[in-house]
Amino acid sequence: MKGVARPREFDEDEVLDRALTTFWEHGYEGTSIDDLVAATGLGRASLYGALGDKERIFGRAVERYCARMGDVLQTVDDDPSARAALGRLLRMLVTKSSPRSGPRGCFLLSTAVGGDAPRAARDAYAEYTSRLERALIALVRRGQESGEFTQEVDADAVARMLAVLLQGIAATARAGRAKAQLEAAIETMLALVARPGR
Amino acid sequence: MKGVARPREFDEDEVLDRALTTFWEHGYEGTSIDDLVAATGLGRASLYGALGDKERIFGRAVERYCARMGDVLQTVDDDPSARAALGRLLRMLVTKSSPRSGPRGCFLLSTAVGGDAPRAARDAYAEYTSRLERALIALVRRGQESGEFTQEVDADAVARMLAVLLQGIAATARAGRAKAQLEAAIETMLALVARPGR
DNA sequence: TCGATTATGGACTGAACGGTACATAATTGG
DNA sequence: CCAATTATGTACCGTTCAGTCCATAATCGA
Repeated sequence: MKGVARPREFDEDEVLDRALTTFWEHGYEGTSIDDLVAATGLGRASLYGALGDKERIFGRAVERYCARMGDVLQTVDDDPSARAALGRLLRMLVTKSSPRSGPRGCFLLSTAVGGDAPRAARDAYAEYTSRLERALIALVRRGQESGEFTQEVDADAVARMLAVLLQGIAATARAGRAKAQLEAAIETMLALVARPGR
Repeated sequence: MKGVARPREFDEDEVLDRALTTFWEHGYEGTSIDDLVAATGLGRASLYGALGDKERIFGRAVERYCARMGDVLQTVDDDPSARAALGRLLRMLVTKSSPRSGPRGCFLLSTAVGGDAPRAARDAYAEYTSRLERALIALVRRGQESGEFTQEVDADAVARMLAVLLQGIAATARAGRAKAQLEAAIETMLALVARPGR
Protein backbone atom coordinates (compact mmCIF):
# COMPACT_ATOMS: atom_id res chain seq x y z
CA MET A 1 0.00 0.00 0.00
CA LYS A 2 2.45 2.61 1.16
CA GLY A 3 5.26 3.48 -1.17
CA VAL A 4 8.91 3.46 -0.17
CA ALA A 5 10.82 6.68 0.12
CA ARG A 6 14.08 7.67 -1.45
CA PRO A 7 16.88 7.00 1.03
CA ARG A 8 19.05 9.74 2.52
CA GLU A 9 22.49 10.21 1.10
CA PHE A 10 24.16 11.27 4.33
CA ASP A 11 24.72 10.17 7.91
CA GLU A 12 22.74 12.37 10.26
CA ASP A 13 25.23 12.19 13.12
CA GLU A 14 28.11 13.12 10.86
CA VAL A 15 26.15 16.10 9.56
CA LEU A 16 25.36 17.09 13.14
CA ASP A 17 29.04 16.92 14.06
CA ARG A 18 29.96 19.21 11.20
CA ALA A 19 27.21 21.62 12.16
CA LEU A 20 28.42 21.56 15.76
CA THR A 21 31.97 22.36 14.70
CA THR A 22 30.77 25.26 12.57
CA PHE A 23 28.60 26.74 15.33
CA TRP A 24 31.47 26.20 17.79
CA GLU A 25 33.93 28.09 15.61
CA HIS A 26 31.79 31.00 14.49
CA GLY A 27 29.02 31.22 17.06
CA TYR A 28 25.28 31.08 16.46
CA GLU A 29 24.87 34.41 14.72
CA GLY A 30 28.20 34.10 12.93
CA THR A 31 27.03 30.91 11.25
CA SER A 32 24.75 31.26 8.24
CA ILE A 33 22.68 28.54 6.66
CA ASP A 34 25.01 28.74 3.67
CA ASP A 35 27.93 28.10 6.04
CA LEU A 36 26.18 24.97 7.27
CA VAL A 37 25.42 23.90 3.71
CA ALA A 38 29.09 24.32 2.82
CA ALA A 39 30.29 22.53 5.96
CA THR A 40 27.93 19.57 5.65
CA GLY A 41 27.88 19.21 1.89
CA LEU A 42 24.11 18.87 2.00
CA GLY A 43 21.68 20.92 -0.01
CA ARG A 44 19.58 23.54 1.69
CA ALA A 45 16.37 21.56 1.38
CA SER A 46 17.94 18.40 2.75
CA LEU A 47 19.29 20.29 5.72
CA TYR A 48 15.88 21.73 6.55
CA GLY A 49 14.14 18.48 5.85
CA ALA A 50 16.38 16.45 8.10
CA LEU A 51 17.24 18.80 10.95
CA GLY A 52 14.75 21.64 10.89
CA ASP A 53 15.42 25.35 10.91
CA LYS A 54 18.58 27.07 12.15
CA GLU A 55 17.59 27.26 15.79
CA ARG A 56 16.58 23.62 15.79
CA ILE A 57 19.84 22.55 14.14
CA PHE A 58 21.66 24.49 16.83
CA GLY A 59 19.61 22.78 19.53
CA ARG A 60 20.49 19.39 18.10
CA ALA A 61 24.16 20.35 18.06
CA VAL A 62 23.89 21.38 21.71
CA GLU A 63 22.34 18.03 22.56
CA ARG A 64 25.13 16.22 20.80
CA TYR A 65 27.81 18.21 22.60
CA CYS A 66 26.15 17.55 25.94
CA ALA A 67 26.09 13.85 25.23
CA ARG A 68 29.82 13.94 24.53
CA MET A 69 30.63 15.82 27.71
CA GLY A 70 28.36 13.69 29.84
CA ASP A 71 30.76 10.80 29.43
CA VAL A 72 33.57 12.81 31.00
CA LEU A 73 31.76 13.29 34.28
CA GLN A 74 30.83 9.64 34.45
CA THR A 75 34.40 8.44 34.92
CA VAL A 76 34.90 10.37 38.14
CA ASP A 77 33.64 7.72 40.49
CA ASP A 78 35.80 4.95 39.11
CA ASP A 79 38.98 5.95 40.89
CA PRO A 80 39.25 5.06 44.60
CA SER A 81 41.59 8.00 45.20
CA ALA A 82 39.80 11.31 45.23
CA ARG A 83 43.00 13.13 44.38
CA ALA A 84 43.63 10.90 41.39
CA ALA A 85 40.03 11.23 40.28
CA LEU A 86 40.14 15.01 40.54
CA GLY A 87 43.42 15.13 38.68
CA ARG A 88 42.08 12.91 35.98
CA LEU A 89 38.91 14.99 35.60
CA LEU A 90 40.82 18.25 35.40
CA ARG A 91 43.37 16.88 32.95
CA MET A 92 40.65 15.41 30.79
CA LEU A 93 38.85 18.74 30.63
CA VAL A 94 42.07 20.50 29.69
CA THR A 95 42.69 17.97 26.96
CA LYS A 96 39.15 18.38 25.65
CA SER A 97 39.57 22.17 25.73
CA SER A 98 42.69 22.20 23.58
CA PRO A 99 42.45 19.47 20.96
CA ARG A 100 45.06 19.03 18.28
CA SER A 101 42.51 20.02 15.69
CA GLY A 102 39.04 21.43 15.86
CA PRO A 103 37.58 24.29 17.88
CA ARG A 104 39.03 25.02 21.31
CA GLY A 105 37.39 25.72 24.64
CA CYS A 106 33.86 24.74 25.60
CA PHE A 107 31.09 25.01 23.02
CA LEU A 108 28.48 25.81 25.65
CA LEU A 109 30.60 28.44 27.35
CA SER A 110 31.52 30.12 24.09
CA THR A 111 27.94 30.38 22.94
CA ALA A 112 26.40 31.21 26.32
CA VAL A 113 28.99 33.84 27.21
CA GLY A 114 29.00 35.45 23.78
CA GLY A 115 26.23 37.48 22.23
CA ASP A 116 22.70 36.38 21.47
CA ALA A 117 22.50 32.63 21.38
CA PRO A 118 19.18 30.75 21.59
CA ARG A 119 17.92 29.99 25.06
CA ALA A 120 18.80 26.33 24.53
CA ALA A 121 22.48 27.26 24.76
CA ARG A 122 22.18 29.09 28.06
CA ASP A 123 19.97 26.43 29.55
CA ALA A 124 22.33 23.65 28.53
CA TYR A 125 25.29 25.60 29.86
CA ALA A 126 23.56 26.16 33.19
CA GLU A 127 22.74 22.48 33.49
CA TYR A 128 26.24 21.42 32.50
CA THR A 129 27.95 23.69 35.02
CA SER A 130 25.50 22.53 37.65
CA ARG A 131 26.37 18.91 37.01
CA LEU A 132 30.07 19.70 36.99
CA GLU A 133 29.78 21.54 40.27
CA ARG A 134 27.90 18.71 41.94
CA ALA A 135 30.51 16.23 40.79
CA LEU A 136 33.27 18.44 42.15
CA ILE A 137 31.51 18.89 45.48
CA ALA A 138 31.17 15.14 45.92
CA LEU A 139 34.79 14.67 44.93
CA VAL A 140 36.22 17.28 47.29
CA ARG A 141 34.12 16.03 50.17
CA ARG A 142 35.44 12.56 49.54
CA GLY A 143 38.98 13.85 49.41
CA GLN A 144 38.61 15.71 52.66
CA GLU A 145 37.10 12.73 54.42
CA SER A 146 39.92 10.49 53.24
CA GLY A 147 42.50 13.07 54.27
CA GLU A 148 43.80 13.56 50.74
CA PHE A 149 42.70 17.17 50.56
CA THR A 150 43.41 20.05 52.86
CA GLN A 151 40.64 20.44 55.42
CA GLU A 152 41.38 24.04 56.26
CA VAL A 153 38.78 25.34 53.85
CA ASP A 154 35.17 24.37 53.30
CA ALA A 155 34.79 21.50 50.85
CA ASP A 156 31.86 22.99 48.97
CA ALA A 157 33.62 26.32 48.67
CA VAL A 158 36.71 24.66 47.22
CA ALA A 159 34.57 22.69 44.78
CA ARG A 160 32.74 25.78 43.57
CA MET A 161 36.05 27.58 43.20
CA LEU A 162 37.31 24.68 41.10
CA ALA A 163 34.23 24.97 38.93
CA VAL A 164 35.01 28.64 38.35
CA LEU A 165 38.62 27.81 37.52
CA LEU A 166 37.44 25.32 34.92
CA GLN A 167 35.37 28.00 33.23
CA GLY A 168 38.57 30.01 33.10
CA ILE A 169 40.36 27.05 31.56
CA ALA A 170 37.75 26.82 28.83
CA ALA A 171 37.83 30.56 28.21
CA THR A 172 41.60 30.84 27.99
CA ALA A 173 41.82 27.71 25.87
CA ARG A 174 39.37 29.33 23.49
CA ALA A 175 41.53 32.43 23.44
CA GLY A 176 44.43 30.32 22.22
CA ARG A 177 46.45 29.73 25.36
CA ALA A 178 48.90 26.84 25.00
CA LYS A 179 47.81 23.54 26.43
CA ALA A 180 50.93 23.35 28.60
CA GLN A 181 49.95 26.52 30.42
CA LEU A 182 46.47 25.22 31.09
CA GLU A 183 47.97 22.05 32.48
CA ALA A 184 50.29 24.08 34.67
CA ALA A 185 47.32 25.97 36.06
CA ILE A 186 45.44 22.87 37.12
CA GLU A 187 48.56 21.20 38.52
CA THR A 188 49.17 24.29 40.61
CA MET A 189 45.62 24.16 41.82
CA LEU A 190 45.90 20.47 42.61
CA ALA A 191 49.03 21.15 44.60
CA LEU A 192 47.17 23.75 46.63
CA VAL A 193 44.06 21.75 47.48
CA ALA A 194 45.62 18.32 47.73
CA ARG A 195 49.25 18.30 48.74
CA PRO A 196 50.57 14.76 48.55
CA GLY A 197 52.71 14.89 51.65
CA ARG A 198 50.60 16.51 54.31
CA MET B 1 37.37 83.18 5.46
CA LYS B 2 36.44 79.78 6.74
CA GLY B 3 32.86 79.26 7.75
CA VAL B 4 31.81 77.80 11.08
CA ALA B 5 30.15 74.42 11.24
CA ARG B 6 26.95 73.39 12.88
CA PRO B 7 27.72 72.07 16.37
CA ARG B 8 27.07 68.47 17.38
CA GLU B 9 24.02 67.77 19.44
CA PHE B 10 25.52 64.94 21.50
CA ASP B 11 28.43 64.10 23.77
CA GLU B 12 30.78 61.71 22.01
CA ASP B 13 31.88 59.88 25.16
CA GLU B 14 28.31 59.33 26.26
CA VAL B 15 27.44 57.93 22.84
CA LEU B 16 30.48 55.67 23.03
CA ASP B 17 29.38 54.40 26.43
CA ARG B 18 25.97 53.51 25.10
CA ALA B 19 27.51 51.77 22.12
CA LEU B 20 29.83 49.84 24.43
CA THR B 21 26.92 48.71 26.56
CA THR B 22 25.02 47.54 23.49
CA PHE B 23 27.97 45.61 22.07
CA TRP B 24 28.64 44.16 25.52
CA GLU B 25 25.09 42.92 25.88
CA HIS B 26 24.50 41.53 22.40
CA GLY B 27 27.97 40.92 20.98
CA TYR B 28 29.43 42.32 17.79
CA GLU B 29 27.33 40.40 15.31
CA GLY B 30 24.25 40.58 17.50
CA THR B 31 24.34 44.37 17.40
CA SER B 32 22.99 46.07 14.27
CA ILE B 33 23.51 49.67 13.29
CA ASP B 34 19.83 50.20 13.99
CA ASP B 35 20.41 48.89 17.50
CA LEU B 36 23.16 51.46 17.97
CA VAL B 37 20.95 54.17 16.52
CA ALA B 38 18.22 53.24 18.99
CA ALA B 39 20.63 53.00 21.93
CA THR B 40 22.41 56.27 21.26
CA GLY B 41 19.47 58.32 20.02
CA LEU B 42 21.60 59.57 17.15
CA GLY B 43 20.66 59.41 13.51
CA ARG B 44 22.42 57.01 11.21
CA ALA B 45 24.35 59.70 9.40
CA SER B 46 25.51 61.32 12.63
CA LEU B 47 26.72 57.99 13.94
CA TYR B 48 28.75 57.32 10.82
CA GLY B 49 29.97 60.89 10.62
CA ALA B 50 31.19 60.97 14.19
CA LEU B 51 32.43 57.43 14.86
CA GLY B 52 32.90 55.72 11.51
CA ASP B 53 31.56 52.37 10.38
CA LYS B 54 30.48 49.50 12.61
CA GLU B 55 33.90 47.95 13.05
CA ARG B 56 35.39 51.32 13.88
CA ILE B 57 32.67 52.08 16.43
CA PHE B 58 33.39 48.73 18.00
CA GLY B 59 37.10 49.50 18.09
CA ARG B 60 36.42 52.79 19.82
CA ALA B 61 34.22 51.00 22.35
CA VAL B 62 37.05 48.53 22.99
CA GLU B 63 39.47 51.40 23.58
CA ARG B 64 37.07 52.99 26.01
CA TYR B 65 36.61 49.76 27.94
CA CYS B 66 40.37 49.23 28.11
CA ALA B 67 40.83 52.72 29.48
CA ARG B 68 38.30 51.94 32.20
CA MET B 69 39.98 48.67 33.17
CA GLY B 70 43.45 50.12 33.08
CA ASP B 71 42.68 52.08 36.20
CA VAL B 72 41.94 48.91 38.13
CA LEU B 73 45.40 47.48 37.63
CA GLN B 74 47.04 50.75 38.61
CA THR B 75 45.90 50.57 42.21
CA VAL B 76 47.72 47.32 42.92
CA ASP B 77 51.02 48.81 43.94
CA ASP B 78 49.56 51.20 46.46
CA ASP B 79 49.08 48.69 49.24
CA PRO B 80 52.18 47.67 51.21
CA SER B 81 50.66 44.27 52.00
CA ALA B 82 50.69 41.92 49.03
CA ARG B 83 47.84 39.93 50.49
CA ALA B 84 45.71 43.01 50.94
CA ALA B 85 46.59 44.20 47.46
CA LEU B 86 45.69 40.87 45.90
CA GLY B 87 42.46 40.73 47.87
CA ARG B 88 41.56 44.21 46.80
CA LEU B 89 42.31 43.49 43.15
CA LEU B 90 40.28 40.31 43.13
CA ARG B 91 37.35 41.88 44.93
CA MET B 92 37.41 44.86 42.62
CA LEU B 93 37.29 42.61 39.58
CA VAL B 94 34.38 40.66 41.05
CA THR B 95 32.54 43.89 41.71
CA LYS B 96 33.19 45.10 38.18
CA SER B 97 32.02 41.76 36.82
CA SER B 98 28.65 41.86 38.56
CA PRO B 99 27.39 45.43 38.66
CA ARG B 100 23.98 46.33 40.01
CA SER B 101 22.94 47.39 36.56
CA GLY B 102 24.48 47.04 33.13
CA PRO B 103 26.09 44.10 31.39
CA ARG B 104 27.91 41.50 33.48
CA GLY B 105 31.27 39.83 33.02
CA CYS B 106 34.14 41.19 30.97
CA PHE B 107 33.41 42.89 27.67
CA LEU B 108 36.68 41.73 26.13
CA LEU B 109 36.24 38.15 27.27
CA SER B 110 32.66 37.95 26.07
CA THR B 111 33.50 39.23 22.62
CA ALA B 112 36.82 37.41 22.22
CA VAL B 113 35.49 34.06 23.44
CA GLY B 114 32.26 34.27 21.48
CA GLY B 115 31.88 34.01 17.75
CA ASP B 116 33.38 36.23 15.09
CA ALA B 117 34.44 39.51 16.61
CA PRO B 118 36.84 41.90 14.85
CA ARG B 119 40.52 41.31 15.43
CA ALA B 120 40.64 44.42 17.60
CA ALA B 121 38.67 42.54 20.25
CA ARG B 122 40.99 39.56 20.37
CA ASP B 123 44.08 41.73 20.34
CA ALA B 124 42.79 43.91 23.15
CA TYR B 125 41.79 40.84 25.15
CA ALA B 126 45.25 39.32 24.71
CA GLU B 127 46.91 42.52 25.83
CA TYR B 128 44.59 42.91 28.78
CA THR B 129 45.13 39.38 30.05
CA SER B 130 48.85 39.82 29.55
CA ARG B 131 48.87 42.94 31.68
CA LEU B 132 46.72 41.27 34.32
CA GLU B 133 49.04 38.30 34.42
CA ARG B 134 52.15 40.43 34.80
CA ALA B 135 50.53 42.35 37.64
CA LEU B 136 49.61 39.11 39.36
CA ILE B 137 53.10 37.68 38.92
CA ALA B 138 54.66 40.74 40.53
CA LEU B 139 52.13 40.60 43.32
CA VAL B 140 52.57 36.93 44.13
CA ARG B 141 56.34 37.23 44.04
CA ARG B 142 56.10 40.09 46.46
CA GLY B 143 53.81 38.10 48.69
CA GLN B 144 56.12 35.13 48.72
CA GLU B 145 59.15 37.25 49.52
CA SER B 146 57.35 38.92 52.39
CA GLY B 147 56.16 35.57 53.67
CA GLU B 148 52.48 36.42 53.26
CA PHE B 149 51.91 33.75 50.62
CA THR B 150 52.62 30.08 50.70
CA GLN B 151 56.02 29.33 49.23
CA GLU B 152 55.33 25.69 48.48
CA VAL B 153 54.38 26.40 44.89
CA ASP B 154 56.06 28.47 42.22
CA ALA B 155 55.05 32.12 42.33
CA ASP B 156 54.63 32.52 38.58
CA ALA B 157 52.56 29.36 38.39
CA VAL B 158 50.26 30.59 41.14
CA ALA B 159 49.91 33.95 39.42
CA ARG B 160 49.02 32.38 36.10
CA MET B 161 46.53 30.14 37.82
CA LEU B 162 44.97 33.20 39.42
CA ALA B 163 44.71 34.79 35.99
CA VAL B 164 42.84 31.74 34.73
CA LEU B 165 40.53 31.85 37.73
CA LEU B 166 39.71 35.47 36.99
CA GLN B 167 38.68 34.53 33.47
CA GLY B 168 36.37 32.02 35.10
CA ILE B 169 35.00 34.74 37.35
CA ALA B 170 34.21 36.90 34.34
CA ALA B 171 32.64 33.99 32.46
CA THR B 172 30.43 32.82 35.33
CA ALA B 173 29.46 36.39 36.16
CA ARG B 174 28.34 36.77 32.57
CA ALA B 175 26.35 33.58 32.89
CA GLY B 176 24.42 35.12 35.75
CA ARG B 177 26.09 33.64 38.81
CA ALA B 178 25.33 35.58 41.99
CA LYS B 179 27.96 38.02 43.14
CA ALA B 180 28.15 36.34 46.55
CA GLN B 181 29.27 33.09 44.95
CA LEU B 182 31.96 34.83 42.96
CA GLU B 183 33.18 36.47 46.14
CA ALA B 184 33.21 33.11 47.89
CA ALA B 185 35.35 31.69 45.11
CA ILE B 186 38.03 34.34 45.40
CA GLU B 187 38.01 34.25 49.21
CA THR B 188 38.56 30.53 49.04
CA MET B 189 41.41 31.06 46.63
CA LEU B 190 42.90 33.73 48.85
CA ALA B 191 42.71 31.38 51.80
CA LEU B 192 44.63 28.76 49.82
CA VAL B 193 47.45 30.92 48.52
CA ALA B 194 47.78 33.28 51.44
CA ARG B 195 46.80 31.85 54.75
CA PRO B 196 46.90 34.56 57.38
CA GLY B 197 48.32 32.39 60.13
CA ARG B 198 51.13 30.40 58.60
C1' DT C 1 22.66 88.95 5.89
C1' DC C 2 25.36 86.10 3.31
C1' DG C 3 28.70 82.22 2.74
C1' DA C 4 31.40 78.43 4.21
C1' DT C 5 31.26 74.39 6.80
C1' DT C 6 29.61 70.61 9.33
C1' DA C 7 25.45 68.09 11.52
C1' DT C 8 21.20 65.93 10.91
C1' DG C 9 17.21 63.09 9.23
C1' DG C 10 15.22 60.20 5.81
C1' DA C 11 15.22 57.84 1.74
C1' DC C 12 17.77 54.75 -0.75
C1' DT C 13 21.06 50.63 -2.46
C1' DG C 14 23.01 46.26 -3.19
C1' DA C 15 24.08 42.25 -0.72
C1' DA C 16 23.28 38.63 2.57
C1' DC C 17 20.11 36.60 5.49
C1' DG C 18 16.62 32.68 6.89
C1' DG C 19 13.20 30.14 4.96
C1' DT C 20 10.06 28.09 1.23
C1' DA C 21 8.07 26.24 -3.30
C1' DC C 22 8.44 23.21 -6.73
C1' DA C 23 10.00 20.14 -10.10
C1' DT C 24 12.66 16.02 -10.31
C1' DA C 25 15.21 11.82 -8.66
C1' DA C 26 15.43 7.58 -6.09
C1' DT C 27 13.51 3.91 -3.63
C1' DT C 28 10.48 -0.57 -2.99
C1' DG C 29 5.88 -2.75 -2.46
C1' DG C 30 2.36 -3.93 -5.54
C1' DC D 1 6.41 -1.09 -14.71
C1' DC D 2 3.57 1.70 -11.93
C1' DA D 3 2.34 4.07 -7.54
C1' DA D 4 3.43 6.08 -3.32
C1' DT D 5 6.70 8.42 -0.58
C1' DT D 6 10.65 10.87 0.71
C1' DA D 7 15.25 13.19 -0.72
C1' DT D 8 17.49 16.45 -3.43
C1' DG D 9 18.79 20.73 -6.21
C1' DT D 10 17.42 25.23 -7.72
C1' DA D 11 15.08 29.11 -8.01
C1' DC D 12 12.79 32.20 -5.46
C1' DC D 13 10.63 35.43 -1.52
C1' DG D 14 10.42 38.91 1.94
C1' DT D 15 13.35 40.87 5.47
C1' DT D 16 17.26 42.77 7.47
C1' DC D 17 21.82 44.11 7.05
C1' DA D 18 25.74 47.76 6.60
C1' DG D 19 26.60 51.66 4.30
C1' DT D 20 25.65 55.92 1.20
C1' DC D 21 23.32 60.03 -0.80
C1' DC D 22 21.14 64.21 -0.57
C1' DA D 23 18.38 67.90 0.84
C1' DT D 24 18.09 70.72 4.80
C1' DA D 25 19.41 72.87 9.31
C1' DA D 26 22.54 75.19 12.32
C1' DT D 27 26.46 77.81 13.39
C1' DC D 28 29.57 82.12 13.20
C1' DG D 29 33.08 84.97 10.67
C1' DA D 30 32.96 88.42 7.23
